[in-house]
Amino acid sequence: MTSSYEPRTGAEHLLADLNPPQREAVATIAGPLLILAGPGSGKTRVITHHIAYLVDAVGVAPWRIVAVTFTNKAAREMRTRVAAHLADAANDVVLGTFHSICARFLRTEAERIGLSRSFNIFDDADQMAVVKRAAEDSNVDLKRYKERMLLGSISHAKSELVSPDEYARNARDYYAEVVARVYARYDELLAANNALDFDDLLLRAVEMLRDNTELREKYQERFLHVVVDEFQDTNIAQYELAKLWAGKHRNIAVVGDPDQSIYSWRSADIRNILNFERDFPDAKVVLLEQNYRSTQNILDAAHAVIAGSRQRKEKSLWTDAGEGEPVVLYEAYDEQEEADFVASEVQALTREELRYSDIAVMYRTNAQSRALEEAFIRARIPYQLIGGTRFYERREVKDILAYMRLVQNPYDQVAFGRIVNVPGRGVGAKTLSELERWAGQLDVPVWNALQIIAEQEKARTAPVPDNVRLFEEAAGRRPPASLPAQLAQRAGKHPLGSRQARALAEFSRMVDELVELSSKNTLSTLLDAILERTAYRRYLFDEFDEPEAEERWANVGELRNVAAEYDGLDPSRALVAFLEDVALISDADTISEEAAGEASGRVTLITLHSAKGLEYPAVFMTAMEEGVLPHIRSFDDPASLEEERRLCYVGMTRAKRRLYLVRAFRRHTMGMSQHNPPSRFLRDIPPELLAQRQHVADEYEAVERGPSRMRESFARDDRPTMPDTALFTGGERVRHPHFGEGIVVSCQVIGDDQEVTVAFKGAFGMKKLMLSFAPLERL
DNA sequence: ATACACGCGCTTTTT
DNA sequence: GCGCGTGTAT
Repeated sequence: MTSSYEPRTGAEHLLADLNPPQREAVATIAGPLLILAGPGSGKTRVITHHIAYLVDAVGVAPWRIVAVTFTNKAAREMRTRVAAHLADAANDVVLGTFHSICARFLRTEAERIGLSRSFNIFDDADQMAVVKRAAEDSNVDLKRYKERMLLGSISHAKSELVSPDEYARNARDYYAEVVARVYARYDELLAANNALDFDDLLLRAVEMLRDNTELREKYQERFLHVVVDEFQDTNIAQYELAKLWAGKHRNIAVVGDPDQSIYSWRSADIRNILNFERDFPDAKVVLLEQNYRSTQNILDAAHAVIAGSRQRKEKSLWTDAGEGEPVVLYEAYDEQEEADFVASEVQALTREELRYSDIAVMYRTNAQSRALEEAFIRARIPYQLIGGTRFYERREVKDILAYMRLVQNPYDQVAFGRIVNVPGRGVGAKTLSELERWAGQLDVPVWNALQIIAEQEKARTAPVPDNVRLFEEAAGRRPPASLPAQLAQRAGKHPLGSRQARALAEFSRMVDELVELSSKNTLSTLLDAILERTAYRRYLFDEFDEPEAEERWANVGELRNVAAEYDGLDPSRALVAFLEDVALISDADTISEEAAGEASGRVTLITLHSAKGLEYPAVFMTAMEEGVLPHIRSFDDPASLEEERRLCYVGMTRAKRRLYLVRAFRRHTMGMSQHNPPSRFLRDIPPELLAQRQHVADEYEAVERGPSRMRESFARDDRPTMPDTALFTGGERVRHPHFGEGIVVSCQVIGDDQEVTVAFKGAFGMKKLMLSFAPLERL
């Protein structure tokens, strides 16, 4: 039993500088363990010490520990910090993201599930292309069912380990039936592409361990300890995986904070952490409540917000850092003035105590960054925008990657479709669909059809090069009839025009040559060959104007730098490794490292979601308004509202010393100007914690107060007193800034509030809106 | 096959 | 208010 281990001498330092609960968490070495770690409570420290303690003090072999995180960045940091204690032994700990660990596992065991080792990993854009095709194949109207939504449903199903069959069996409504059909076809297409999507990495790993006793027992025997970070963000598949890993020894330590669960829309299931004790009744629970990040005022304000949440495990953060400054509440006129306030306050802060890199401005939606950027440019404040178009999502980067993907796996139709006509080769949609139809007729993958065409073209234009024929005959052999050559004879003439056929044959030959070249050359050589063979630079400068083309070319150069890092590897492994890393490493990793790094000397502009896990001496949270935070899309769902609350909590707890909560009286969104009441979360913060700077709000009201009774009631900052007769009657035409035009169905008084039901044009359907928050405009 | 115009529909995005 | 995808004109 693991519990019989005695700490070795010399490892005491791993416990020495920890507070009592931290120490308990680190030194609990047997059985299930739930560590509820508040923000800034030294969570990573506890995990790394725990791992080091297992190895150093308990004598566990490092390769028998699996520690899993959500981001590569977190994994890297953890590896580094474990290495600080264990030196080289740290490299033997199985440490990585769920996805990377699974990818590696599947790569090794791929043959068991009839998968080629060279499978490609499809990212979001690839998945969209596949789901689109799947919907078309299933006769699903993409106008009516958006592929984004279909993919979301499929992804969610996979995250909950629901197979296409099971999904079809449980389909209770028409939409579910549609999804079931698309889901089934989608999986077929992935298989045909020799590809897995992100969800598959988890799903297939679970399936493989579940279905294969021998394999399961092998890994269960091996994994003496399982550690899961950010447990509140795990989905069903991930939790299942962790349980499978820990199935024999039951040493499973999970670390997380339900209050910081903000990714339910990505299938994270907060119940995993809330119900852990039900799944493991003998679990030891440790609360980390001492905070080493923020002042007490900030903690109290944040606690006041999160206390309004239902789905939580009570914990209350404290610090011995002292009260600190009050939280500042500022009410601006509009988003411009809001941004100007932030800019001028940033100037003031940096004059006294802080550097630009100490400051972050946070917002709910990316679109909000615009006004802030403009203000920062006006004020000449250097800033760094996190998010936006990511490096690996840039067109030029995706193009080159598609070439590399095709070299690794020519059956990858998504990659093929992306670059077969980039740069332009005169192969359009018509030609492609003809090609696909013909491939279907022959019942071969598109790639093979292409090879057949290449063979036929070769035979027509240059029938078997003499040198090859003579060489083979001299050696006493018949020239080998390759599969495409044989097929080419049987297939019959392809249906394409000669120009198209020649272009495709040329393309196919190029890929063949690149495949050949890649087998004995470095990655950067391969990449150079691709650039050269496609004249990609010229293509960029033809396609785009000077500065943009330069920038895109620079991105290609950057990609080459990344590829060159794999040059030391054996050519047979370099491409696989590179593509896998690229697929699994979001550049949020690299970018936020730069941005959070003090060297940047810039203010950080960042969404609340991306800010999780980061900390800054000064934090501005903007648009603290109903409709933005909480976001309007969460209004009709209590669970989503809870998540918005947690998001607010996450934002507030990023602040170390200074926290600003800013709202605007009026805000321009999507071309419309609207008034948003202050966020309900502001109301939860006790006034004594706040330094209010709202001298302006009342004046705005007076100015804005118009003839409409609606506007009058919206303009009130406190809970609006609604007239006790309904403000709208059925049949009135109204406009909502987000949902657009609609017709009032009904309006009823509910206590101090009114609920209006509106049928909106288009896909949104009927909506019930609380009138106190709904910015409806009569038409 | 490509070039532009029009209209539609809009959170968040660890892998 | 803007980007993207579809549709039509060259």
